[in-house]
Amino acid sequence: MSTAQETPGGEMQPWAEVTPDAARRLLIAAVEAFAERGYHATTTRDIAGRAGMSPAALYIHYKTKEELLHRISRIGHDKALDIVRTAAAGEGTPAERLSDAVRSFVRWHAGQHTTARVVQYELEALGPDARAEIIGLRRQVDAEVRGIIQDGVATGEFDVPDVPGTTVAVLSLCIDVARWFNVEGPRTPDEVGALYADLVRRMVGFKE
Amino acid sequence: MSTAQETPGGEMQPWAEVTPDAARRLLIAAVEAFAERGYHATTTRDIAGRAGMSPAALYIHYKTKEELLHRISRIGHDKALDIVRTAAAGEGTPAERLSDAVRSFVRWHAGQHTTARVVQYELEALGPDARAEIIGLRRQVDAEVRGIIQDGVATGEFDVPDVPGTTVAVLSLCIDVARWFNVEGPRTPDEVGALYADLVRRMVGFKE
DNA sequence: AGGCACGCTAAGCGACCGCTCACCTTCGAC
DNA sequence: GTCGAAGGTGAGCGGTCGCTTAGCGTGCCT
Repeated sequence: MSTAQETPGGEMQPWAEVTPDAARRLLIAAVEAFAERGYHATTTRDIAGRAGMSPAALYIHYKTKEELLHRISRIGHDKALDIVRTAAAGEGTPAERLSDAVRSFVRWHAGQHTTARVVQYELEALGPDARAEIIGLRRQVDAEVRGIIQDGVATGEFDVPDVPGTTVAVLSLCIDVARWFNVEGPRTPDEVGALYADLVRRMVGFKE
Repeated sequence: MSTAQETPGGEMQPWAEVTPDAARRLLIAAVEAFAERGYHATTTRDIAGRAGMSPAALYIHYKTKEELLHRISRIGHDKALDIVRTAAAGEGTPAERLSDAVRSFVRWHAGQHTTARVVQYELEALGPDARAEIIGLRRQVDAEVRGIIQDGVATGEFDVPDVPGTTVAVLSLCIDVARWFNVEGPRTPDEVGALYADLVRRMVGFKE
């Protein structure tokens, strides 16, 4: 599902699907500005300035400031959904698939925490239609994770008294990484991913 | 530590310490508005209007809009710290104290989720000095929870390979309740508190 | 009764916001 | 060489923002 392109090294170019080049530069500038200051505190002049353009240039590629947020949110949620879908569709046991999902989901929220911050915490600034679309994507993410947990309960691997509640908690835990993760901090995204995969294994009552 | 007053029923009046009456009405209006729309999207006219006053009335009781946010954030963090301090200083085993702390912390974030949302997610709108003060309070909350977990590891009740990391995760989990909790939803604050206390017991490897 | 501190309002100031418009430059097609 | 489309700029419009100021009503002290 993801249209992001992979470099020879295997690393993702997050915004490669956005064209032309000027539109991508503006969008990247908007992500940085929204993540630092929040959507409402960011001015269109600031976005254009970061992209090295005049304020008016923004409106050649985007109809409004809100359209920028919508595009960012849409692409980010597509990516997040793609990550959990890939893990959920894997071939391992429920425990392995849940660990994979948490590890890669957390790694993305930590590594791309500027993007994730905008995607996860600026939802309310969207208009009703755009918000409804994004909420639909979130429900799909929720359904994927709940599916894995249910599978584990069915096989007896997991011990989960409250599947919907635990699903919400697991996702909440992963998403909130975007809020507190600090590049200057002591942990790499990989390390946080591993730690969280272990914590979630415990939450669902998985015994070796 | 908390200066909030208790009614005969035992319920807290969250803003009882704010006087005079007009200043409290303005502050409550600001909490609602900030929680709904965010700090930057809220206008001083909106706050005054919700409190049934003219726009200028706000500036009789508060120097700036930011001072309102600062007061809200300060009082809220004092309350949150008070909650975990009380639980941490209890007499039970580490497992009991951790469950108490999580249960009451989560209950507050769910029950007072409008306040908690402002307190936890609008920190970046504060100026450097105010932000530094609030971050200091957060570190104290973190230290209390880490202390309980360390106690449990010391007595052998808990199995926690990474104490600081687990502490961050536990607090992140609890705090994020303020973001997703919905009064119209199926769970009461008490139920979420009980669920989360159980999940955290699992995270620290506590066996009955 | 007089004076005055206090809480509040109506009006509005200067700044800055999202966004538009008239115009300019570049460049490939023919 | 000419021309049109595409992508960019400088200036600025209408509106709203945070905040201020001048003045009004009310109640307490003397």
